Amino acid sequence: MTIQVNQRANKIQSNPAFSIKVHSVPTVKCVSCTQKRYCLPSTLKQHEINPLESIVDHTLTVEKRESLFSEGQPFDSVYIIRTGSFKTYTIADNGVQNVIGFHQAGEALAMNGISHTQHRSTAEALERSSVCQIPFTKLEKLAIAQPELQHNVFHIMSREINKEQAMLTLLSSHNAEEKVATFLFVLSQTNKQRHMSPTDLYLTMSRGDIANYLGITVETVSRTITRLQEKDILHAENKAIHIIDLEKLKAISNVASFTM
Amino acid sequence: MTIQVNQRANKIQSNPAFSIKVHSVPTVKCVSCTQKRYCLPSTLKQHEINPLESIVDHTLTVEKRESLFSEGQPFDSVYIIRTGSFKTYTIADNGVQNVIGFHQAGEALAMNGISHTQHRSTAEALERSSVCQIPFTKLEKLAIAQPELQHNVFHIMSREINKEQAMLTLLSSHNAEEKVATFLFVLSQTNKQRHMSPTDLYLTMSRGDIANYLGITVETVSRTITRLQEKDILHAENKAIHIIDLEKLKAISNVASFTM
DNA sequence: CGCCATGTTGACTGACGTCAAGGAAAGTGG
DNA sequence: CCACTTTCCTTGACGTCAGTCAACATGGCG
Repeated sequence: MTIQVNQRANKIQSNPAFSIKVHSVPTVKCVSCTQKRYCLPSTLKQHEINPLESIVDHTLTVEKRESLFSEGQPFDSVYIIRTGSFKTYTIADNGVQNVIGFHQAGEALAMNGISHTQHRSTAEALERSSVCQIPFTKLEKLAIAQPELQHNVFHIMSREINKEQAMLTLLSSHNAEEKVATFLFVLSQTNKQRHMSPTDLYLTMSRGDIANYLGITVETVSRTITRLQEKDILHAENKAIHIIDLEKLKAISNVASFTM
Repeated sequence: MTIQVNQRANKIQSNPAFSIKVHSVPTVKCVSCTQKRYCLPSTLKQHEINPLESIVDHTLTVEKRESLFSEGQPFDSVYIIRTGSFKTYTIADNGVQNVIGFHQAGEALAMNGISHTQHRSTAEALERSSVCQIPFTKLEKLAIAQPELQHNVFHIMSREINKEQAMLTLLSSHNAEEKVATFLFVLSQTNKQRHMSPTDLYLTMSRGDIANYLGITVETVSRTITRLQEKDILHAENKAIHIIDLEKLKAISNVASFTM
């Protein structure tokens, strides 16, 4: 069993599923990138990937707590996460942060800026992360020349719309336990898709961020996780979550729309 | 003052802002369509619009309570609302309906189906409505030939992502009064953009739909509207809402992200 | 005209928020 | 590497906003 751990997993000795990994950031070509099939090149042929690579900057890394881009900054590029994870948020008039989403390797960032000249949210790294930067006007030009690439961009944007619609449903019609269970179950499925353990999760975000995202308070998140532990559904040790009974978790979350 | 009323406004005599309108559905060409500037042709030149028109079916009308498309049906087209309004929803495993959004004239439908072979939601007309149907593969082909059209499709999809992200914020961090106030304020802004009265709204959707959408109960919606009346912020007569104090409404809703 | 879906209001309840305290982890500087 | 500070997390006690249940009013539709 090969487990890729790209999350911030240093200092976790208690759980053998998490290995220590030093972040080196070589210039990874699309062809050899592990995210290839979730990313823009997904259905492209080799000769189509080359021109794409030439417009992509593969060298960007973002330190933990650093922002890749901020709300209000001029929009010119979209990004794909190669390793690591991000949260995106907006700041309300009263200064309160609103977490819009968490984003794992392979996911696109800044797609919401296309319809504006400015970024509509801030993307902050939850751990040391590496991203590919794609100047959007260049991408548009290339997408004209490559129908398949155009299709993939549409595809990725549509996927984002679906993801958010599923989230709308979760927020509007579920109680705290269902929200937390769904959050963890989706994370588990995301890991599974990426050939990582679906039962051993490492939460790169704080309880506060989770609470904000799910529209509940930190205290409720904490209490809910404790309750899920008492029901022997999972075991939580700080940011490391071990899911004992995935089926029960799924049953509580009652997700249909999240099976993307 | 010219007020265009494309909502279901029959039988409302009590409020002079709503005039009776018979729905005739001629084949409206894009060039003369009132939604042109919100729609795919927005930035296109005349000679670019013609080929677009040739792939669009302008003749579709949908009766109240009828579905334009349903969750699970094969996806092949996207739609733009020409007149009328829709709600989109999904059905959960337990059979419960989850309202994802309300859609007015000029807005696109089915963008979430692009990343799947099937529609991901059901679109039900809230009143007699007319739509333009655009076969998606044809649109993709045309978008390759017309860079400006491609750009507009990206733009429309991005706008949808923004709309949903604003909704996520509303659902996760606001109480019932803020939710209802925001809902009404956004509707007011939407009307204003379309050169309709920002103070006289006609709600084409039921209280139940609003409640479902906002993640609260019908009773709470009802009570909240009553409270807003007591505060002299608006006057409600069934589905007709007259906003007395738009500034106060805006203050309660505290929306920043909804100013699209 | 009568029926059924929709909307309003009231009384009561409970899930989650708020406030508060204490402990654990992580960041900081010597 | 160790003290110190700060941030994060957990737990408890209590309050409250919105949900639930119920009754009744209203209006659209056959």
